[in-house]
Amino acid sequence: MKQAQLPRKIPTQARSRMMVETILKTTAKIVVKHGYAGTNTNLVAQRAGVSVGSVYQYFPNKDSLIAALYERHAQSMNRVILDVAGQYEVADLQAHIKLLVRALLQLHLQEPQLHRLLDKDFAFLSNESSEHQYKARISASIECLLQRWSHQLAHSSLQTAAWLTAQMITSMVKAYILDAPQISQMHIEQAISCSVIGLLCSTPDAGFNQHAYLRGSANSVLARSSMPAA
Amino acid sequence: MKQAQLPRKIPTQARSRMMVETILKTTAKIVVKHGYAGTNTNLVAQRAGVSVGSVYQYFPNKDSLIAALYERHAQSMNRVILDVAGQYEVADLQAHIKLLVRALLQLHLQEPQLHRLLDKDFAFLSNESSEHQYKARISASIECLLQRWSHQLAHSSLQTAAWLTAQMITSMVKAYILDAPQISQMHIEQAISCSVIGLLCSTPDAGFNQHAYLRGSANSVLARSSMPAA
Amino acid sequence: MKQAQLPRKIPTQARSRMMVETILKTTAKIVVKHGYAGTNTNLVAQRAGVSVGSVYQYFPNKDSLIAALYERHAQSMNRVILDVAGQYEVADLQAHIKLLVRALLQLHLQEPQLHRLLDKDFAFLSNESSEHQYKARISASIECLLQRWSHQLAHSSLQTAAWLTAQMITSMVKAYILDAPQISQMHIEQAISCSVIGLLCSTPDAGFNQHAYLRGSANSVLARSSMPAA
Amino acid sequence: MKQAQLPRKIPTQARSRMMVETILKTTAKIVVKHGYAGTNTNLVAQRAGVSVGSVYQYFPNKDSLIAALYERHAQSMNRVILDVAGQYEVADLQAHIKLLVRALLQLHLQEPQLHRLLDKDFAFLSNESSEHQYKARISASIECLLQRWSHQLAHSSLQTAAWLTAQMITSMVKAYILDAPQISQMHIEQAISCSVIGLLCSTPDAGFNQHAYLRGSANSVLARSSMPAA
DNA sequence: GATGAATGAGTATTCATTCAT
DNA sequence: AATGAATGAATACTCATTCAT
Repeated sequence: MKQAQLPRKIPTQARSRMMVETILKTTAKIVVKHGYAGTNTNLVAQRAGVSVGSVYQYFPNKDSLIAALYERHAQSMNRVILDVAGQYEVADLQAHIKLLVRALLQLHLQEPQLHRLLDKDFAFLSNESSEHQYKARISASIECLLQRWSHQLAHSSLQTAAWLTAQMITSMVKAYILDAPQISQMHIEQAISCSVIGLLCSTPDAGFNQHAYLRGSANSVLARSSMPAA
Repeated sequence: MKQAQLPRKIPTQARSRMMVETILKTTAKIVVKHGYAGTNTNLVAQRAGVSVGSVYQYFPNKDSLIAALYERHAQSMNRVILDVAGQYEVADLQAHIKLLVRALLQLHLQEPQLHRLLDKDFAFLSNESSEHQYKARISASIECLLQRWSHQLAHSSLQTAAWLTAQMITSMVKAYILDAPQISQMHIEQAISCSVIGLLCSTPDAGFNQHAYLRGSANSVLARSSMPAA
Repeated sequence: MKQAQLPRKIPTQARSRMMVETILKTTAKIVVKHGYAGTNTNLVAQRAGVSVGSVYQYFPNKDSLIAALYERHAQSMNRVILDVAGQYEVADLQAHIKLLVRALLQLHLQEPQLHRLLDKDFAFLSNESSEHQYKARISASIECLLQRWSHQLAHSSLQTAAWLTAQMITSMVKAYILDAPQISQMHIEQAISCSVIGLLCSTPDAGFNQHAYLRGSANSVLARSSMPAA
Repeated sequence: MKQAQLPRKIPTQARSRMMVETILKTTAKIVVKHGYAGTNTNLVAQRAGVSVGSVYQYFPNKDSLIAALYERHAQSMNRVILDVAGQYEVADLQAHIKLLVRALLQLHLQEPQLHRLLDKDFAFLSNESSEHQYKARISASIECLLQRWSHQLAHSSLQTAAWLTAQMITSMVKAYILDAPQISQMHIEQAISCSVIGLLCSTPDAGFNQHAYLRGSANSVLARSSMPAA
């Protein structure tokens, strides 16, 4: 599998930028419609109304086209995360996590088809290193957010906590848009948030032995439960 | 992308069964080493020491080879889940979830390379329907397990709870073996388990405002925390 | 293109003969349905309910299967021709030619699909020599027939006359069953017969200038003409 | 058998036209030498001194190469027929038919090898519809020619007469170049012409009853004739 | 920079044929 | 004789990439 190199050059001219934009938009459309295997550079060029040569002017190879799409996706995610991390008017960790989950869900629910593809097929072509990089950046952003609430965290390592949180949220959001199960958005938000809180705030032994926090409340909770069925 | 049909014939003769076994083993090796795109049927045949024709005798096309690998993976997972679900000597939900997480982790940590591939590339080729089927079966198995502890669940819909649990555990296990972060196996087990418990036992509002178990206990918990850093 | 050898052995056992019969029948069906390119020995064997090995017991290669069909066709044609040639109660050449045309038309109109194939595709695979042989045999048979009326023939060479007659009749019969134009059988019979008579009885120069039989009668003939339109 | 589509694009540039020309010339050579089955696209490309890709740039598949050859053949035939039909200095029908036969013979005798192939193998791959189209066009052209002499024709349907004439001439010309019997060109011309005249100018009953040259015997024959119709 | 015609390595798949049982 | 699993040569076709214009 060819290494998906970065774009050949960063276009500075307005026209070039537009061209790159058009090419990527077209690529996205085609990938969404025909899948990775059904996408080819000649088709992209033709549909984008440019010549193959022009595509190769900006993208060194086919995979770099897809990688660019992925890159953008990762950047959007990061932007969203940092946005949320930057909101200082948040009451507590729970609220913050919930905000984060909501924001990422919303991001994915825009152009769900494309995101579905990005979350699915691209795992396939992104080379280890760049994928790790993206993940690392996302982890780092989440670390920012968590830092503020570090006193509430049961984890001694902020980095680990961030990695776990990142995986959990992104995985569950992906799973949600891929499977599109009959769960309401509110419900899935709740579920993911609870999990993350469970992850961040429970201690190994605490949760598994004495369970005051579950025991006591569980009954009443269930009694009050009015969560809509899936 | 061609529909990955089921194997052409189910070999009943000992020799045939062995052949299929060899072909799949070889495919796995090659896929692990060269990735999906780098795998071709002629290579598989050659490396397996059989003729291409023989490969096509049992597998109608390239993708069906990979699909067969995936199928087996899904079956192993199911077997493990049902195994755990069947263990009746389990103290409580927490313990059961932990058992499950541990078992699935262990499964993935055998032949980690192959599982890495299976969890990564195969999303890419498995056609929607069969992928959904696999997921559905896994959800169903987990539903079995949860049923026993349904009185502890904060969710009104067992099915939803099962889907969420399935996604969470499998996603996190995958993330763990793919990223192989410096988290100990014990730690990741703990983390996933806590998340699932958080997911299953927290109620929407409960967990986010008044919960004593977070506030009150968190400090002491952290104080006692001796979790090794990632 | 592989030389279509003759059948490997002429089966003498009843069972074997039946097998050969079944194989050929099946081949015919498949060739009619899927064409030459869509016919393969494994399919023939499977459909005939025998093993490929058995097919190869009697037919050295794929083409020999088709050749056998062709051979049979040629033999039928010959038989028909000789039959007609043997009828001694025929008034004159015209009547004899008409009998011949009618008989060959009838032969082709039985199993028209198969004959269509035989007349079409098999030209393609029959190697020069065997095709020539078939044609030569047919010419020879027709020569027999013509010999009796040699005094009426305008041709100095009986052999040439026979070849021309053979070509003309077989070509036109083929054309008729292939194109299946809206010409009645009676009409086509008439037309072919007239052509052959024209061929056999006109003399080079005669026919183009002075021939009374054309000149004189043509007008009146046309006047009376009430032949149904095609 | 794959549908032999039309050429992918009609080359307008001089260079492209030459390329197509070269490819077709090469194809013809190879088909003549190795037959249809022995012709493959890679070989064609190699021998033509272009890349396979280039072949596929202009011809969507192997069969379309052959179909293009066939198309050209049909066009040549049509051109020749229309040419002859357009000659107004012709004395009579006989002369006109003779001219036509001669012209078509001459056409086939140029590059006899190629025409041999075209007349033989291509029946095999030309899909019904396109073959019918070609034949129909040829019939139509011949209809043009016959129209002028329609007063001499014994057939009430010009269309039928044209079809019969077309079949007869083309079949016999084919037969002649395929079998290459020891018949002089002059002789075959004569023979075909006479046949066609016989076909066109004899009337069903006329030729078989009252014709002076037949006269004597015909009546008694027909009187006794009670052959069952097919 | 842009173009797109030309390239040709690469690959899935078929099927006639064999031969051990 | 019959079987049919195994063989593997053969081939149509694609598509990423280049480069002369």
